[in-house]
Amino acid sequence: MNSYYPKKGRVILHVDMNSFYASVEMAYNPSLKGKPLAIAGDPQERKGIIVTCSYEARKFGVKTTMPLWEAKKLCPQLIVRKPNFERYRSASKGMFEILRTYSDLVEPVSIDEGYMDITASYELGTPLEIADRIQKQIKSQLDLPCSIGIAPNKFLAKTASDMKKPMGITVLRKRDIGKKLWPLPIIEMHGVGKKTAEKLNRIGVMTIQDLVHANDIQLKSLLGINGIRLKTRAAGEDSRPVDPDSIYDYKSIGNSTTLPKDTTNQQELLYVLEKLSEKVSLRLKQKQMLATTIQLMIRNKKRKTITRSKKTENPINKTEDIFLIAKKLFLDHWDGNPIRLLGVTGQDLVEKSEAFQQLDIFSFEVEAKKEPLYNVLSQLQEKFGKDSISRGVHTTSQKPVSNNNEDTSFNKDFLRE
DNA sequence: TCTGGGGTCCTAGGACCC
DNA sequence: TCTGGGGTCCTAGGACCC
Repeated sequence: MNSYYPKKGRVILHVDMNSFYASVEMAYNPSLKGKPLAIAGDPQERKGIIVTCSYEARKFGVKTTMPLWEAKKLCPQLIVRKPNFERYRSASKGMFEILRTYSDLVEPVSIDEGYMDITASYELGTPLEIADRIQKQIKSQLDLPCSIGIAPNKFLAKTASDMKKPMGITVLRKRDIGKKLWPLPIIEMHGVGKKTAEKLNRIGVMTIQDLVHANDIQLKSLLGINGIRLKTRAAGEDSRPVDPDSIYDYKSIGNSTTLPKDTTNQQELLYVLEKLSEKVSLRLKQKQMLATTIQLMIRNKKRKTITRSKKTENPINKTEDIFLIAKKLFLDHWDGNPIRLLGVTGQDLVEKSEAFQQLDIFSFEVEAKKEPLYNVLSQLQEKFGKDSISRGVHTTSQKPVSNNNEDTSFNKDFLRE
């Protein structure tokens, strides 16, 4: 019945929403359909850049990250809307709910795209049939277009979903890569940006095929471990699993803001820093996480950005604790020149449940300080078991409980599609 | 009126320890 | 006496992605 499926090997889908924010606005207000539409921030607040735009706007040369004034020059009739993140999060939630009816193995990678492993979903039809049904269902239920890539691994699926937009479905088999993947210029490859492309060009790598044949030693010295990885992917190899739980592995949580005007006013800057600390604190608490490093980011007039960070004594998530460190970093490192942007980030996050254990040991040790060593050891053993002394206490990793908060309705706060 | 805000991963140097 | 080499932690910056 399923001769379509390889005996071994996986079937991976990459579902990519087309011009997501613009499409969501069109679904809300159908009179916008077929028109050049851009989602952009307020130029008055110096946030006037294109976040997403419709395909009609792209025809005029309007592109993501382009300043609004430039976009309007290219397309005077451009319709502009401010981003409405609650709408996008809710649409995203609906989209992933649909995906999860086809497989449990759904891994969101951003607000508008995700991988699915449908290797075990063969009862639902061929991969092409499944992709087609998903695409039609997202269109009919949410009125949103998407493109889907079908391939034996993540890299090829991602590449495939990019090949036909909007509303495309593309199969990229291993045996197709010589014709479909390798002729592409190296800059087209996912994971290769401008800098990497320039470096590769300099050693004569112009296409993805050239990368496949490039010398390992040379790649390693040019790009480090990433060079080898890129080459492997270019050859069509990618063993990364689809991991539905990866969205719970938070590495950092930060907030930053471009100030309405460059400023040197210390009072004002400290106020902004406190507000940022407050936001970071709120988001850490919502996710039941604590930070063990606080990072400050400062961007100046010329857009030169510096970061300064400090490891905390204990895991923290209270506004005051975060602000205190951010403030010290700021006062220690600010050169007094006008500032364009400030940011505060909590890094090296630990789960609250785990952090409590750590804190528990810590306070216990403080209490036990005056006692003879053998006493402390035996008490620790009593408390945590024999192995705890030499190996340290380990708790099983526990995923944060999801609550009904807006912020966690979609698990990471992606701002842009 | 130039150019947002959210992330991840990697590298590299210095401190420190063994 | 004059110098190894591995490993980890901390910090800063860069490349890339959406």
